[in-house]
Amino acid sequence: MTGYTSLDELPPTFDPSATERTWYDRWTADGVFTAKADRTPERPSFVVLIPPPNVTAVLHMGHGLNNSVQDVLIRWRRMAGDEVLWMPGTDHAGIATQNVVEKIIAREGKTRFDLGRDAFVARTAQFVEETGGTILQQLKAIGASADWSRTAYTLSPELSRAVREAFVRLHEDGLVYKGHRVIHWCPRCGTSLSDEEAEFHDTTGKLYHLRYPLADDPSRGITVATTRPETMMGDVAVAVHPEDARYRDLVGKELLLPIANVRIPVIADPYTDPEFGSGAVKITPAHDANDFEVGKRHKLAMPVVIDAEGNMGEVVDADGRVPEALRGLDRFAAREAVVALLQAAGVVQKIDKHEHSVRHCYRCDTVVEPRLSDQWFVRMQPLAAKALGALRSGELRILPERWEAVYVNWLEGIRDWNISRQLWWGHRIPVWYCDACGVEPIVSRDDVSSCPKCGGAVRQDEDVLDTWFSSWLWPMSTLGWPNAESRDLKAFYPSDVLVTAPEILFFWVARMVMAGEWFMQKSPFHTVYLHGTVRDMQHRKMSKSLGNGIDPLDVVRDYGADALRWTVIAGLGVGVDVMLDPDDLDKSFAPGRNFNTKLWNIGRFLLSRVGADPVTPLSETDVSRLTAADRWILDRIDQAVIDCNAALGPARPDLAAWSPNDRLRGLRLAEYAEAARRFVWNELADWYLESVKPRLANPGEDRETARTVLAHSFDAALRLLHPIIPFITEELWQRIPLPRESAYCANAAWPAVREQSQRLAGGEDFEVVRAAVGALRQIRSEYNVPPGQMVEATLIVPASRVDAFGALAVIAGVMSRSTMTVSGVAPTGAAAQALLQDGFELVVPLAGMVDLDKERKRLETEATQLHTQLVALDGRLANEKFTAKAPAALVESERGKAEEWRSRHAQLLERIARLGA
RNA sequence: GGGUCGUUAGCUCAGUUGGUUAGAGCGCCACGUUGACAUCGUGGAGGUCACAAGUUCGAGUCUUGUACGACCCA
Repeated sequence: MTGYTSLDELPPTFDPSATERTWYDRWTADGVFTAKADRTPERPSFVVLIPPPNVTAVLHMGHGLNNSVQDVLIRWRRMAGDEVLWMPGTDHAGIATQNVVEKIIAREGKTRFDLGRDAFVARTAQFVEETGGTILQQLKAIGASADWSRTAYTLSPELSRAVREAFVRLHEDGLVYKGHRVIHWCPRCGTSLSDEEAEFHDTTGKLYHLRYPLADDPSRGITVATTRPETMMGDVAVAVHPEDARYRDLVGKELLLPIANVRIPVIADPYTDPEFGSGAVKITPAHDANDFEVGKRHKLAMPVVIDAEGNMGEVVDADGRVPEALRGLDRFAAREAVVALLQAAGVVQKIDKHEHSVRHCYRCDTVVEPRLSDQWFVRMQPLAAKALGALRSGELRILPERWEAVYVNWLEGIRDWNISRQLWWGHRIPVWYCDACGVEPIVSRDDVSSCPKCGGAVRQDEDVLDTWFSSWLWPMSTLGWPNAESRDLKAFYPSDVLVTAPEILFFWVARMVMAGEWFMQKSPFHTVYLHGTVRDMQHRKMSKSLGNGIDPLDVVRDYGADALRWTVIAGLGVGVDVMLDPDDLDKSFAPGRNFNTKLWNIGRFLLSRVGADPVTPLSETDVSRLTAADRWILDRIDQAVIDCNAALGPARPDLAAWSPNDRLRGLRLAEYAEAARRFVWNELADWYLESVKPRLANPGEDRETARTVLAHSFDAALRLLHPIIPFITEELWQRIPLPRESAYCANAAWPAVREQSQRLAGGEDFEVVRAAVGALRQIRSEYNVPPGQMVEATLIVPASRVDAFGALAVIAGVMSRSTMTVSGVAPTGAAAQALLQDGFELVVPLAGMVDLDKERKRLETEATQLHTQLVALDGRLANEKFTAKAPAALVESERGKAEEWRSRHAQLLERIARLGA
């Protein structure tokens, strides 16, 4: 495993396809992802529940992002020592799956009615069996470390039992009831929808102004404004505002409804807005939710004139209202036809362009038809109160915070949830009816075969439940609820972080909180992390219809899963959208690809220099042998771990609720990625690795020390990076010749910061090296010294430290292609010079090359800038209001800063003077 | 129509309870390939923090208004 001794044995570039599959299979075979329910109580669990994708879904970039985030958190906590469970699974997607199968059988020239319910459901189940769950296999390709042994499915017997339990219990609690009202109906899907499933789209329509004449005096009339003239045949009244003087004398009189030729009353109702249109509104109770409320208040008839397919007809209580010629006509065609008839009758006064929002089916985008029907509802107010309580008590937080306001706003204005769907694919409503004795509907956990009252035949409710009625139980049902004795439920409920997109905050997230609070008296998670949306370069959401999507599997094939993951995670501000170019994958995934190549090269070089021989662990190394560079990189490891931890955590609230202090902290994945990247690239590779090259060339104690520190540093870097880029880190980590406490990087311990007592002084001397090298490179660049040319330089150090800096100056020389000597006093004569920190200076004679004027100008510019700042700072310090009101510590540090600047400024002036001499 | 939020470098974004030289990545410019890495290295340019007024010793940060934009709801 560690037999790599020369560069030749590690290929020059990382080949993801050669290794990803191997590591994934080994991790699964060894049960690295499997959660153990028998964890000890002192070992915390960390649970993430996958937002179950549709069972028919295929992976897109939204999934790629969502699951990369989850996997980063899961892998981080696994390494941090929690008992980790990432629960995977799918939902049965009632409408979507039924649509797919209906399309398939349509190709055979059949409808679901030709097959019949049982055969259709069997056919759909078979379809799911054969093709479903593809997406879960695809998730493995991006490295998702979910516990596949627990894979769940909303329509499985176990989860179906949970659905029945929830329905029956809520019915017992008085929260499930059957209602008769206007709901959203999708004529294409043939089912009702919840408020959330009927999305608003801004639409340009027309506002038709129609004059309805008085029945007994056609010379008078009322003009009503409507966007949907075709519904007029279902009109039963015209409403005006009770306060509206214009119409007061007409209230109680009757109008003659054109075309239908029926008499309808003028009524007064405060629902009417006197400012809108003519101030009079036609009332169509069966085809508008607001009109339905008006109709109920005034006890009006409710004729239904549009059928389930969206065609005109005398459907219910509408005899004689719809002319023969219009019957069977689609509602949009009917609109044109009705307007033509009305125009012929001279009823149309004007037609205005009108911008308004129209509800569309979220599954098929068909315009929703409001329709009067019987449906099962969940009374939401008591549940919403619980969900609000969870947020307000701090049991639950939502990141980014701004979504908390949206959550509260929705819950405070909540309306009852229509859970009936007129579909065949889903959980059939557990309600039975006896037609013989007319007993109350029988709501039952178990199937009912005969009427408990009269013993006669019963029939089950034809409808199925909204898919979200099973999804909202996901945090419980996947763990074994309603079985209170379930080991998983005891060990892993509640979960920790829910990672999802804001689009399903209401559909799913808020409802899960309700269910958790209602059935388990506990929020199902303490954190909701809402990430952004994947968009293209024009900031458009990626979608199939726009053809601007990116297939994550293409990315995995071309650049590797790690490149995909790094790109989306490193670019992921909290709640910020991710922009990718579907037309230029090379460019889009360059950050991930470039970083992985760099990491591979760092590893290739570092491992080759460390060699295959076992390395003495740092803990067994005599610290007195550690050089300033060693001490420095060990300090940098600590800082990197601190930064990563601060960006990621805390993993959970300290107590039952979030403290105001912690509430907004953590889950800053881009910051975590950047902290880890900076460490391995800008510190370990750019500085430590460069500085250590000479030490590795000569066998001996110092070489061993350098090997130890190199191996230790790289080990820490790989562990920090592993949650983001699991494959390449595993591949490299396996080759580090250190003793191992775990079989994989995937389950190695997350790096710990050293105790204060273990920290070593001396690392800061290496900062002088960095500053000297930087200054020399700058001078080189400024004087256009050819990169290859050696230069002479003197590092001026405090007199007492001349000896201590001998070796460091050599290193600095190697890193800057210079011959760097150390001196306690500044040499005289023409030279480029730079003031470093704390009295250190760099002097570069550059024989014959130094342009004194240029050098003077450089120093003068620096002195002037410093002077300007110093004057401002002195002004502030001289301001009594500042010194009196600002915190003492601040004033103190400002004074210190002023002194520092003053002495630096004096030094600069001195150097300038020396140049002039 | 109601609500929430945003506007900081060419792009995408950080910026803690106000503390004074506003950061990162990518991109851009110059130079550099016998060097682990050109998917790279070194150096550099680039910001009136949307606009206006106010509070304060001090404002990217707080208040009010304006403009533009996004999202949620009706």
